[in-house]
Amino acid sequence: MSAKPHLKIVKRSMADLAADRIRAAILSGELPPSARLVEAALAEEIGVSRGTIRAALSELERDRLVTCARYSAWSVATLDAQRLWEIYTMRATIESGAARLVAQHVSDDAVSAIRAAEKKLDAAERGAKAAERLACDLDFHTTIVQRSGNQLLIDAYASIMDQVRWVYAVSERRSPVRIDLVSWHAPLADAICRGAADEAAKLAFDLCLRSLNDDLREAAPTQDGGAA
Amino acid sequence: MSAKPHLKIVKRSMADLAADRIRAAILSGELPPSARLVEAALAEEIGVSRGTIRAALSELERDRLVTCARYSAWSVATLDAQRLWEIYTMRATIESGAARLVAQHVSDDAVSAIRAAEKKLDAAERGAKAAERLACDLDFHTTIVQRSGNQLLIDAYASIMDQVRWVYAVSERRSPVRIDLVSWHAPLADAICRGAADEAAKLAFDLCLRSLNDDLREAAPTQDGGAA
DNA sequence: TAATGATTAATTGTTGACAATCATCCAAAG
DNA sequence: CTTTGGATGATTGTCAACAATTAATCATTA
Repeated sequence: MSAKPHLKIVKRSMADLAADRIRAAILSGELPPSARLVEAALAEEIGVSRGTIRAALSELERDRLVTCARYSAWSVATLDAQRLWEIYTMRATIESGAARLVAQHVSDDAVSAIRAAEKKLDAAERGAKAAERLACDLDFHTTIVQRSGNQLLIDAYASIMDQVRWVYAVSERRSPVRIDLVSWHAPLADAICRGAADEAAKLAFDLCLRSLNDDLREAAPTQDGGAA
Repeated sequence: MSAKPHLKIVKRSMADLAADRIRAAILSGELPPSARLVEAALAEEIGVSRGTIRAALSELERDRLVTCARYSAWSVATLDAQRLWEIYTMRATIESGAARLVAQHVSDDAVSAIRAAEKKLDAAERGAKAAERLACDLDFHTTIVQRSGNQLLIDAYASIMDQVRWVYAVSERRSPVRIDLVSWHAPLADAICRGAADEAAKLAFDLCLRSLNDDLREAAPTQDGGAA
C-alpha cells in the first residue's frame, strides 16, 4: 500500500518476537483453541525466560487469542457461535464506520485507491485460485479502513481481522470460497465514491454479515437444511 | 444495570491494582499528558516491584493512556486535535454499530431499558446540575451498547469512553455542558425502538459527532468565529 | 457411597539483580 | 562554530529464584 521506502530498522524486543511465534502457532492451528499454555514450557521451547513469555502472552491476551486464569493457566482462547457472531459484527461495525467516514469526505485519492482495489477484485474473480480471491477480498475492505485516516479504527480493524483469519484457520476448510466478488462489492465502492455516507455504512455492514452467513454455512453445512 | 447479586470475590493482582492507581492519576489530570513515567519511581511510590509496575504500564498502554519508547521511557500519552477526532469518530463508530444491532432485533427488554434511560435524561434535563446531566447522557449511550449483546463492542466502548473521560479531564472545563438532552436523543431512541436500523445507525453516529463539535467549541472558544 | 479435609505437585505472581540500550554532556578536531 | 567521538548516568530489557495460589489426589469419616 504505502510504498515509501523506510530505512529505519524496527527493533523488536524478545517479548515481541516470542509473541509473534506463539501467534503464528495459534493462527496456523498448531495450537488449537483451548490448548493449555505453560509459561515455563514455552520459555524452554522458545529460548527466553518466563518473564519474557509472560509479556508475550499478555500481548496476545490483549488481542484475545489467549486467556489467563489467575494462578492457574494460560490457554488459547475458545471459539463458540456467540464469539463468532461477535467477531463478525465487530468487523461489520468497524468497516461500516470507516466507510461512512470515507464517504463523508471523498477525495480523488480515496476514489482511485478504492477503484484500484475493485479492479484487482475483478481480475481475481476470473481464474485466480481461491486463496488469491480471498486475499483481494480482504484487501478491498482493508483499503477502505485505511482511507478512513483514523488510526484507532485501523488498529482495531487489524486486531479483529486477526480473529477473522483465526476463524478461517481453525475451521475445516482453510479458505472460504468467495464468489460474485465484484457484484457484491461494487455497490459499496460506488456509494463511497458517490459520497453517500449512510448508504455506504449500510452496505459495508451488510457485506460483512453476508460473509458471516457464507462462512457459517461452509463451516457447518449440516446446520441448516440448505434445500432450496 | 444487571442487578444479579454476585457473591464471588474478584481477586485482583497487584499489577491490576497498580494500573488502577496510575490510571486514576492520569484520568484525574494529576499526571498530565506527556508526563514522564519511570518504572523504578512508580515502583517505589506504589510499593511494588518494577516487574509489577511494568505489567501495569503494559495494561495502560493497551488502553492507550501511556506510550512506551524502547529502552528510553514510558510517558503519559498525548492528545492532539487528530487524536481527539479519532477518539470521537471511534466512539461514533461503535455506538452506531451497536445501535444498528439493537434496532435489528428489538426486544421488549431493550425497549424498556432504552426508554428508562431516556426518562432519566428527561429528569436530569430539568434542574439537575451539569455533572448529573453528563452522567445521564453517558448512561443513555452505554445502555444502547450494552443491549447490543456483543462483548467485543462493550469492551471496546468501555476503552474508548475512558479516553473520552480523559479528554474531559485534561481540558479546561471539567464537564462539558449538555443541553437539549431529550430533544437530541429522542429521535435515536425512537428509531431503535421502531427497529429502523439504518436510521438508528445514522443518528447514533451524528449524535457523537455533535458532541465532538460541542466539546471542541468549549475547549477552544476562540477557534471559530461563532457569530451567527 | 458421598462428603470432608489434609497433602502435594504444578503453575502463576512477585521480586531483586544484572545486562543492554539510550540520552546527555563535554572535549577535541576540523 | 560545527561536527565527531567517547565517557557517563539513567532507564528499560531480561533473567532466575522465591512466594502465593490452584487443582488434583487420597485417606478419613459419617
